[in-house]
Amino acid sequence: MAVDIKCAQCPLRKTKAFSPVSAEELEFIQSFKKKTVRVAEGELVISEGASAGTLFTLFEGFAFRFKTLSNGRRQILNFLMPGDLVGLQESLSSGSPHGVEAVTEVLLCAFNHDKLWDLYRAHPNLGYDMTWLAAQEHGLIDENLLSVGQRNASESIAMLLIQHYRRAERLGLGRDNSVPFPYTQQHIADALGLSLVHTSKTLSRLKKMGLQMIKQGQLSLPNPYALTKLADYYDLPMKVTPLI
Amino acid sequence: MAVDIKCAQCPLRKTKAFSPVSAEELEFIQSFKKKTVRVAEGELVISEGASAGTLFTLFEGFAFRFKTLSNGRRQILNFLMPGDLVGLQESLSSGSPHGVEAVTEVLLCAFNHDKLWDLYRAHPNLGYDMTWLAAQEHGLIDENLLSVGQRNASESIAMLLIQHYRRAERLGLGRDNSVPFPYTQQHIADALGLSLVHTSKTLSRLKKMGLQMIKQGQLSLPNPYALTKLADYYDLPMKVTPLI
DNA sequence: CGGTAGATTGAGAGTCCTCAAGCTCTGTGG
DNA sequence: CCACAGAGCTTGAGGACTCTCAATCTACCG
Repeated sequence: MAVDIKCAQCPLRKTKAFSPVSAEELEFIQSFKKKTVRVAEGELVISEGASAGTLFTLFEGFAFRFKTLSNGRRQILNFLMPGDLVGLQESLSSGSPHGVEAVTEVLLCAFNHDKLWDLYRAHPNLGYDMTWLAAQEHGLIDENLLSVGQRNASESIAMLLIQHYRRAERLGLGRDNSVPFPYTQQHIADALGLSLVHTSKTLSRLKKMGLQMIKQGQLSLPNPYALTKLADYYDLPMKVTPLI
Repeated sequence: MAVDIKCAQCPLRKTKAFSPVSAEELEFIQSFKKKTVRVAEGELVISEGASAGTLFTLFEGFAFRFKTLSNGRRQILNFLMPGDLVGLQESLSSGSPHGVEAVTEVLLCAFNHDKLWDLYRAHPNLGYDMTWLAAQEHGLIDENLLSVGQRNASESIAMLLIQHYRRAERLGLGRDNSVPFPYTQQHIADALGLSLVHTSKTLSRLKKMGLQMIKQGQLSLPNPYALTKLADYYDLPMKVTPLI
C-alpha cells in the first residue's frame, strides 16, 4: 500500500512530468491532504448527483468521468490519469453533475474541502495551478467533442488511442513501445458515442491496417505517423503540468 | 457605444445574475481591464492557433468557440453569452487550441494579461472565481458532449434550445416569453455534429409538434416541459455566477 | 468444468448524410 | 421601382455509416 507516502516523497512528482513547487507549497499540500482513498476496479469514486463534493487528485490507476441519460445510455466525458484533479466541479458547485468510475483499482489523495479557500488565500500560485488544471481538462474535452461531433469511427478511435498513448507516456508509463491500456471496447464505445459492435469492427480494421495493437492490457502504436494523419491530429509536445 | 462604461456602472452586474464583489475587487477589475474591444458580426475574436493569448469577458452580444479539422468540418464547442470569460485557455497555455467567432456584433472587455498574476496574488476571491468560471464552462461542454454522443437529432436540438433559453433568460434577455436567438441552422448543425439538411428537417418537425418557434431571431418555447422530457434534461435552477 | 465478462462476426434496419434543386427574404443598384 | 444576387432555409431522393439483434467464440476464474 502506498497509502502513507508523504507528498514530499510523492513518486508522481519525481517523474519530471510536473512543475516543481516550493517547500512551503509542498508543506501546504501535505496539510491540505486529508487521507488516501482506495477505490476498487469498476467502483464509483463519485456518483452522479452526489451532494457533498470532495476534491481528489488521482494518484494511481485509471478512471473516467461520465454522465448517464435515463434510458441508460452513458457518455464518458474524459479519461483520468495519475495527476488529474477529480471532483473540482463538485467542489465549486453543489451536487455532482457527473459520476467518476474507477477502471482499475485506484488510489486518490483526498483533500480537505474546508481548506480549499486557504489554498487560494495563502498560496496564489496553487490557486493559479488549480485554474490551470481546470483549463487543461477543458482542452481534453474540447478535443473529445471534436471527435464525437466531426470524426467518423476510425478517425475518432485513432484520436483516442493517440491521446491515451501520449498522456500515459508522459507519465513514464511506457515500456517497450507500449503503454497500459485498461479500457474495454465498451469504454471506447461510450467515450465516442459508438455502439460496441461498430467499435469492435473498427478496432479490428485498424489492427489489420497495422495501426494499433492491444494485447493483455497494453497498447502499442506501430505506425504513429499514419495514425495522426488518420485522426487529423497535430498537437504540440506536452508541457509540464501543475500537480496538487 | 458602451465603450466607456466603468466597471462600477457595469449594466451586466446590475442584472442580479452575478455575485456581488467588494469595492476593492471592483477597483482591481477596473484596473485589470485594458480596453473595450468591438468585433463585427461573423468576424473572429480569436483565431485558431493564435499565439498571444488575450483574456476577455464577453460584455455584449453572442459568440462561440470552435475547432476545425483540415477537411473543413467545424465543431462548435460551446456558445458564449455576456459574462462569459473568453480566452482563458490561451492565457494559460501558449497557442490557442480553438477559435472564437462573433455571431452578432460583440463587445468585449480585454484584460491586461500581465496583471493576471496580480489577480491571484492580491485578490484570492477573484482567483477562486476564475477557477469557478472555468469549471462552469467545463460543465456546459460536458453537457454538449453528452448530447452529441448519446442523444439523437431531435433530443440534442431540444437540449440546445432549452439551454440557450435558460442562459439567455437568466441574463434578463427575455421578452414576451422569448429570448434572442441569433444562430443560423448551420450553427446548430456545427454544434451538434449534424448536417445542415438534417438539422433543418428536425427543426421543422419540432416546430410542427409545437415545441419551438424561431422567428426573426427570437426563440420561444411553447411547451418547455415536453421539451425537457424529450431532451431528458433536468437541471437545478441556475445560480449566481462570478463576473470578472 | 461450468460461468461470466469481453470480443467477434453476420444480417437487416434506421438514422443521418450527400447531392441537388428550389424557395424566401433582404439588400443593392441600375 | 424592380430585377438581381446572396444568405439562409426547405424538400426530395438515394446512399452510407452506424445501430440493433443475435449467435458464437475466447479467456479467465472460482
